[in-house]
Amino acid sequence: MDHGSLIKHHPLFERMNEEEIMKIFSCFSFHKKDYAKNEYILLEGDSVQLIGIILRGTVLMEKNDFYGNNYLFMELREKDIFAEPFMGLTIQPSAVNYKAVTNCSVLFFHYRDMWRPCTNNCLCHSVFTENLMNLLAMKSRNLLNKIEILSKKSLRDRIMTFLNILYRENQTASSGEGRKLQELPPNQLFVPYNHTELAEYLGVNRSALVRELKRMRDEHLIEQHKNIITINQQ
Amino acid sequence: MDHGSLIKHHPLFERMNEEEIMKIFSCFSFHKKDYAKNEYILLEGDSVQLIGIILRGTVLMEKNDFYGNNYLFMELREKDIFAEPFMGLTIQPSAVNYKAVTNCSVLFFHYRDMWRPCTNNCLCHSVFTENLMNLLAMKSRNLLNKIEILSKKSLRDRIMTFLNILYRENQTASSGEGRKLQELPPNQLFVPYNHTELAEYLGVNRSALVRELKRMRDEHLIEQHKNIITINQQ
DNA sequence: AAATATGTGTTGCAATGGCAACACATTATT
DNA sequence: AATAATGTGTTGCCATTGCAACACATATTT
Repeated sequence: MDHGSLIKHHPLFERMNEEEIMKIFSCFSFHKKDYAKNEYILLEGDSVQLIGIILRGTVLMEKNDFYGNNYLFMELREKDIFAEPFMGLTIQPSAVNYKAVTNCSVLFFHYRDMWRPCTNNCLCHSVFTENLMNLLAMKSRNLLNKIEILSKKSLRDRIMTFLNILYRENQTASSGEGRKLQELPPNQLFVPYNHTELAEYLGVNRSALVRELKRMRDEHLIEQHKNIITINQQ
Repeated sequence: MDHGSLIKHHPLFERMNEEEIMKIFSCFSFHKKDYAKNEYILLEGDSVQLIGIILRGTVLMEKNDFYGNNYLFMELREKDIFAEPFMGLTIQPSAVNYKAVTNCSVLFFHYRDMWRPCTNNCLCHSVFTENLMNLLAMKSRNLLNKIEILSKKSLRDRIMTFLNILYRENQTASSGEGRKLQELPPNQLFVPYNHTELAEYLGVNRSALVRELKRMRDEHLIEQHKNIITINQQ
């Protein structure tokens, strides 16, 4: 709700105090925009000059082919940035759509402003750049995770890889600064998708996914309770 | 062969003259290392502090699962950078292996040095940073391409998407500064893989790929001559 | 509260594509 | 030149999984 504090705690402004954030805001022409549910923020082919930061809501990175099939590439939530793969020296057309699936508030800034000599002479500029680069690296890791999943040929392997990645993320998250989230035993994983969404993310047929999950339950590999999957080690 | 000129023309040193490149070299502790064919440069789990620039040879980004299956994520060639998804504030273990598939020369630098205040007071520092970020964006786009391919359920769709991406890349490449490469008519695509490699990249079985390519030839969708695939529009 | 939309679980059917196995061609290595 | 290694093209088999269709449950909107 409170965008001010969300910005303050956004990874993009990490290791910057309020004063420095203010400075950065005067260096860059940030502007906020709201989007209604199901509105498109950016369409495939659009030229990209702005980087977006999600203050509120959920944005999908997706793409349609000419048969009308829809492919979900990534789900972006509060604090995520987007459109950054298409920035660069030459203005790149976006290869994907960004679509608001809930009502959204987005903060934009001009990528070009990053490289303009800073008139404010603020030292924090390089901290900001470093933060952005760290976010880019994180986004790349997320894309790699998706590739790892999609590389698996069998549905079960995809599920197991997905769970494995969830596990890995929980480990590093809880080792870092005290990220809340309901703390669960390490073999219990909170799945932030419903079945329909998960099937889409894993790139498989929904009914086939449900069928396979049932098989895995029958073989006592996993247990399912609502959004929590427990892995039974043997 | 001549590493000096390769460095000079590397996208990482774009818009920098020789003098500036020299300055950068004294800011950063670059060092060169050679690898033999089939040697591993970085293993899954290794902590990453260096970014690598390939001066010569080909490096695979790949991963093994515990059944011994091998998954090819990306092929990196001369001028590509690697290991950059795992850099950041917290030192990240690599999620993949980087393997030299030919004899390779690699130039490394410490990611941390990027953010140390520049003692040389060189203005080109920010140009260097910008160049690196552009490369990161490009790598992200490549990962997105791979995801787009792997998202397709049918083998034919994967092939068509792959060809489509090749087409797209040829378009933007030839519109830019005069990149040589043998100029081909737009519906003729040079495929930089053999069938075995292509199958691996598309995440499909090799014999199934060959079978499908044959079907597509029989239906006059495409023609194949060595590494050139011609798309027959109808 | 009614009506509509969205998600879940299940099943039969069909076909795509993985796998294994082979002969043959081409390329590297000695 | 001989040998080994790697890549190509082909085929039969059949498990996996996509698809369609359905009943039912749960959320959301009016």
